[in-house]
Amino acid sequence: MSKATIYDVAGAARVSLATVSRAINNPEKVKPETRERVLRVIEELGYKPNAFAKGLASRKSTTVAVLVPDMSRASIAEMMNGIADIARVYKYSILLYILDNEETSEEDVLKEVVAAQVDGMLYLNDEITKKQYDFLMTMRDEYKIPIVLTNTLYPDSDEIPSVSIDYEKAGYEITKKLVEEGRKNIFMVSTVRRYMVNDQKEQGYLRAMQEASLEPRIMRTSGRISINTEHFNEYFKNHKVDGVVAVRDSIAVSFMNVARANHVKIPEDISVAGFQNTKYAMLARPTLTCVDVPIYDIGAVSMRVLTKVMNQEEVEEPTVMLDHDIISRNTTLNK
Amino acid sequence: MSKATIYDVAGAARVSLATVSRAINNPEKVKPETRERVLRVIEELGYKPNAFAKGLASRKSTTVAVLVPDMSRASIAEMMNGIADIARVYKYSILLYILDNEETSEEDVLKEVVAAQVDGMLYLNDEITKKQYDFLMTMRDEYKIPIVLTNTLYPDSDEIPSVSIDYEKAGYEITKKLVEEGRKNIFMVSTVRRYMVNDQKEQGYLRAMQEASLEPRIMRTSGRISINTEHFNEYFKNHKVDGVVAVRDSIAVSFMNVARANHVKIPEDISVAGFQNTKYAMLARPTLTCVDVPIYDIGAVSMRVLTKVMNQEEVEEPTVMLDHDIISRNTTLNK
DNA sequence: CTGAAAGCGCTTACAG
DNA sequence: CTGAAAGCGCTTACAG
Repeated sequence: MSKATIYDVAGAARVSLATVSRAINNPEKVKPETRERVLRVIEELGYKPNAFAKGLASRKSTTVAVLVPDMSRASIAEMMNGIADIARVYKYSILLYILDNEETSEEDVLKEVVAAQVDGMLYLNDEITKKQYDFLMTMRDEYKIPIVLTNTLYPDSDEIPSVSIDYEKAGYEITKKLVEEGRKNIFMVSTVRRYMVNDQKEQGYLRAMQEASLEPRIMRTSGRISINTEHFNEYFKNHKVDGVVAVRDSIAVSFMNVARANHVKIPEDISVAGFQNTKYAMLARPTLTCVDVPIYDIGAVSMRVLTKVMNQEEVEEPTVMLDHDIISRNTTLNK
Repeated sequence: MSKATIYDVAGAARVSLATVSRAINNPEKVKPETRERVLRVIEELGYKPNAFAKGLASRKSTTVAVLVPDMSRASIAEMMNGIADIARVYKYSILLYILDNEETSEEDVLKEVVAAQVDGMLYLNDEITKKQYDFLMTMRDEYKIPIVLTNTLYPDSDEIPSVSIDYEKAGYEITKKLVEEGRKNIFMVSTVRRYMVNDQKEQGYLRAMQEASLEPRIMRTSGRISINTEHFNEYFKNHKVDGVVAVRDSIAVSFMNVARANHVKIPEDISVAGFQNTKYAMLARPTLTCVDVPIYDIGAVSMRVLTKVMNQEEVEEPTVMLDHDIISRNTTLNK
């Protein structure tokens, strides 16, 4: 039976539509007998409230927007699982916006989000600029859309809540691990594009190197394997390297492949470490030492924080930093 | 100036709200001068039509549901990019439903989809059973929700349109490649869970083996690396193996790691091939020979097909099979 | 505890 | 080409 409406239910249950609405949304305001009768009819008719009418009348959508760059990045995809699980618990639907399209500006997408009348937004784009951050604040202030940054952050500001790990600390710790193995020429391999979280990793790397009075060297590479290979090959000709911290597992593995093609032994000659603890880390040989980022949890917690903001509950800490681990495998000397 | 409405626009442009609506949705029905005046006001006020009111009044949502199992699978994530890009072209929003949650049955999720009043649905769950397929047909028939299967299919039925590659043929071809290298003991490593597309790959494998009068052997493994390792190790003790076709790249790489730990040379002793051409294939050493599945295109085309069904356009072929390639790398003998 | 009624912000025949 | 008005299916003060 295609689409029973609230009128059909009201008619069949011999009550007004107001009562049907209450039986669903404020059951305690309806006499138990009536409520049960209504609920039974709803069941029989397979009635589901029309989401549009509901959204229009109540001015709430029970929908959140999730804004992501390029979905095919492993971290983004796994975060979605965490987000979706918690969203389901709190009965929110997810409107997905992907920014990978060249032709569409982020600002246009954000305007769409406003038009969609979502109750809140999770922002997963970690290439956030000042301009974008300002625009987010505008959205929040003018359109009253609660926003949480997921696995990204804007330095020196807690205006907009964020959930991630302490990437600076993680970068410091993983670098220090190589220092303690006696490595002197430790490089960080970061990305050409300026991601906020990679910036933090670099800060941590720099701190560890300075502390050890070693000269820091940051190499920036594109994400593309073929380009990296060129890049790395050249590096070997011109530099002494005995340690590498890569901002992503896949970059670490890509580097290892080039190193080994150059007859460098890992971990004997060079210690290598990555970030994330993806499947690449396990499938690589040698298996990769890396920072384990609780990426599912970051998604889940940020969705949870968003529900709090949407319900105007107290949010204790605008900036949530989850714990991380360092997993020692076979690309480093010390276990 | 939160939320200008159509009335605000009408007032400022000195026309009725009907004209504003037309200027947006049927511009040709409005005199050019009027139209431009209205459009200018819309721009000035930053007006965006309220999606709920629009959906309620027009009974169209310009929203499609995308139903996926576990987002963290590389193929699913990459398909989302294709889906999102085409959805944007046709101005559809994406409501995302992830099935990875144990507590929620697929049927409940599908009911949510109905309530959400979407214009159509993309179904990416390739563990589709008869019961689920029947339920999908019910959704389509009773609630008039157009559905397209993305990278999955239901055997011997083209009731519901589907977009994928010819996995049977691909399975046949990749197996035949190993046969032509002179391999005799070729195993297929498939999954314990019965995915429709893996079933097709198995069929193709069986056909190639029969054609060559070789004895087929299908081994089923879980996706988890640690379990696979055990599994593969045992296999080496009891079987002669000189060729392996894995249903996923990551499984192929996982198998290679075990093989090499057992002092087997690849490709000298064993030829190995995978499916998908993910980053794993490039990052593995030796680099992995595999079937290249145009996964982005599968997403994009299925979204395109869905727009056709939603607009009641003619769909020539209910079952679309995109072309695939076989990429020869260093885990097989012949280039 | 329940109902009548206004209103959410649009679209779309129907007139003119 | 444009406007007045009904209606989409709900929610929510307001009365009672």
